[in-house]
This record gives sequence, C-alpha cells and structure tokens, in this order.
Amino acid sequence: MRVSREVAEENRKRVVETAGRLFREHGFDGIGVATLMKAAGMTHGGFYKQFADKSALAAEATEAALDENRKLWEDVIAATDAPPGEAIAQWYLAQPHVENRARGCCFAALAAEAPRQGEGVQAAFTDALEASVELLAGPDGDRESAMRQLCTMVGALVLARATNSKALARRLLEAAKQDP
Amino acid sequence: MRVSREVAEENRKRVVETAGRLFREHGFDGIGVATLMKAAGMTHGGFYKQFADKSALAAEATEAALDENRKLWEDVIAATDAPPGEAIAQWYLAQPHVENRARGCCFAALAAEAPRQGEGVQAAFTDALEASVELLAGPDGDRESAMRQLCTMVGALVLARATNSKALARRLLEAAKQDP
DNA sequence: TGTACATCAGTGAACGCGCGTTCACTGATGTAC
DNA sequence: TGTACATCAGTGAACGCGCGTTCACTGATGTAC
Repeated sequence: MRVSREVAEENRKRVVETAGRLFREHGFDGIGVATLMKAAGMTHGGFYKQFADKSALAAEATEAALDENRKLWEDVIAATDAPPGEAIAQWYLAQPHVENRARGCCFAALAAEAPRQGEGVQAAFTDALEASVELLAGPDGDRESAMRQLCTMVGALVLARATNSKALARRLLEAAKQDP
Repeated sequence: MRVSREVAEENRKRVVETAGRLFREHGFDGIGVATLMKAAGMTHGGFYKQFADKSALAAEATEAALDENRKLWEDVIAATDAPPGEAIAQWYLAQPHVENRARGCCFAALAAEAPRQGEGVQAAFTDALEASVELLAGPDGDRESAMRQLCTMVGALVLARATNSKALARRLLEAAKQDP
C-alpha cells in the first residue's frame, strides 16, 4: 500500500543509513539487496522504487557514511583544546574503533573496494579525503602533514583489523600515534 | 584422466598463484571458484581434490602472495645502497603500484577484507606484518618507526586507489614519502 | 469541505544467473608381482 | 622388464541457494473538482 511522502522519505533514509553500516561491516559484495532491505524493516521488492540499482545505493550510502564520519570528526575536535590532529589521532587509533567496523571510518572499511565500484563511490571518497585533510590540518596547519597523518591512521586501522594478534594490533596503533 | 604427481603439484601451485592475483584484483568475494579454475587453465570440478573449500584456498593464496611480496621487497632493498625504508618507499609509493593491484601489496589489496575471512588469512597477515617491519627497519633500525612507515605506505596506497582524481592520488603518495 | 479517482510506495512471487559444492565417470599414472 | 590392476587428478553435469532485478498487485495517499 502507498505511504505518505514523508514516510517514504524516512524509509529511504533508513535504507541508506542501514546500507552504510552493513557495507562497512560486510563489504559492498558481502551483503545483498534483500538482506539489506530486511535489516531496514522492509521487503526487497520496493528497493527499485527508490534506487536505480545496487551500485546507486552503494554510492549514496558511501557518501552518507562519509558525511556522518565528518560530523563525528568535527565533534571530536570541538570537544577538546588539543590541536585537531592530536584529538583525532587519540580517538581514531583506539581499540573500540578497531572492533566497530560498522560505525567506524569509511576509508578503513571501504576504500580498498572503491577501485572496483562505480564513479559515484570514488567521487565520494575524493571529496571526503579533501574535507578530512582540512579538518585534520585545522585553520593554519600544514596540509601535507595532515595528509600523511591520514594515510598513517587509515593504514594502522586496516592492519590492526587484519591481524588476529591483539598485541600486534596495539603496537600498530601506538606506532601510528608517533606521527609527528 | 589422471596426471602425474609432478603435474598435479604444478597445477596446484598455478591455482594458488592465480588465486593470489585474482583475489588481489577482485577481492575474496569478487571472484568465484569456477572463474578462478578456468583462469588457471582447468575446470572447476577438480578444485576439491586439492583444497578443502574456497576459504582454504583464500588462506593459502594470501600466504603465497604475501611471501611473493616479501621476496620483492628483499630484491628492491638489495638493489640499492639506500636504507631499506627509503628504497621501499620510493618503489612502493609510485603510480605503477597504484594501478597494479593484482601484483601489488597484499596489505593494501586484501587486509581490509581479512576481518571477514578465516583464521588462516589473519594468521598469514600477522606473520607477514612482523616480517615486513623487520625488512623495513633493517638490521639496526627502529621497529616502531618502521611500523609507522608501513601504516603510512599502506594507507596512502589504499587511498590513492580509492580516488578518481589522479592529482589527489599523486599528492597522497608524495605526502606519505615525507614520513621521517 | 466532501467525493471520485489517479498515483505510486511497498509487497511478495517470480525471472535467470552464478555461486560453492558434490558426484559418477575417465583414463593415464603408479604399484604389485 | 613386462603385465595386471588399483589409484586418483581432472572432467563435466548437476545440486540447492542467494544474488540482482522485474512485475502484477494492493490500498492509502494525494489531487481535481
């Protein structure tokens, strides 16, 4: 049955947010349209009333999740007097972040799959990378240092998640914090 | 028809090597057993005469590809008088490496998917990470700095591959080279 | 404001397809004598 | 060394299953008068 435009809009947003979490957790290829729609509380048939195809959702969900990440960074930076780079590093390079892929950094969770995705996903990453460097550098910081720090943090998180050794994961996070 | 033990062993190795390349290119979920066996010049039926299941191949292929990576690093280091960290960085943080996922660094290509794979894959990454840090640090280098450099390089390669902007990719590689 | 009708978000069955895996079969290889 | 037979790597058809996508249908919403 038909639902109001308002409800339809809510449903659509819920699908995008759910996809953002499930893609980060299982990868773009690791979760199907039906499972995803069910997780958002609907059946899969209506999916194509809202999205052209799965790759359109991938682009939109990635963009939304990257946006959510950016807001989180802004909150973390605003919550302390430390320079942005230090504030983010402390929060980013921590065990809870290693364990929570679904709500963690999109770069660490999805960037490795981006080359195989459509233009939309890659464009979203490009914009988000530039924005993240701005945030990390702060108003008068060095962009190149910030960019290197971003690389270090993303690499550390990816590698800390790839090992089954808690000790090695901890050493990786600690080593990454030494970025000057 | 039956083949000699020698030929069977060659065939097995070819499957593992082919899988190492195709997994790096398409991801563990992005390539099927049948496609993979065909790429190795055989039909899919015989797969289970050589491997318990797909995840067993994933573990073995990852291990083999990581080993191939290590040998490449040793060659790069041996080919120059520069300190290992500098030699590897120059070669690792380059456009050809960005474009060649199939034969490039396993950390950048597959580590992000490791958390969803079996113990075998994760164990292979753990060992390879330790070995890579040793190589990067050299006989009397600092392990923590080497570990940070590894994180920086892997992050830079992953992110350079995720963007559709050649300019941004270049800036990422350059920024990562500034790791002290 | 109330009524009649068109719209369309969401449902659930169905599509062809490729997935991982199994299996009966083949016939050269390897072994026993 | 030669013969008879067992082994087993690889083939190709088949399995059930979940994938992305399509479609006829439903009925509340939105619109026209």
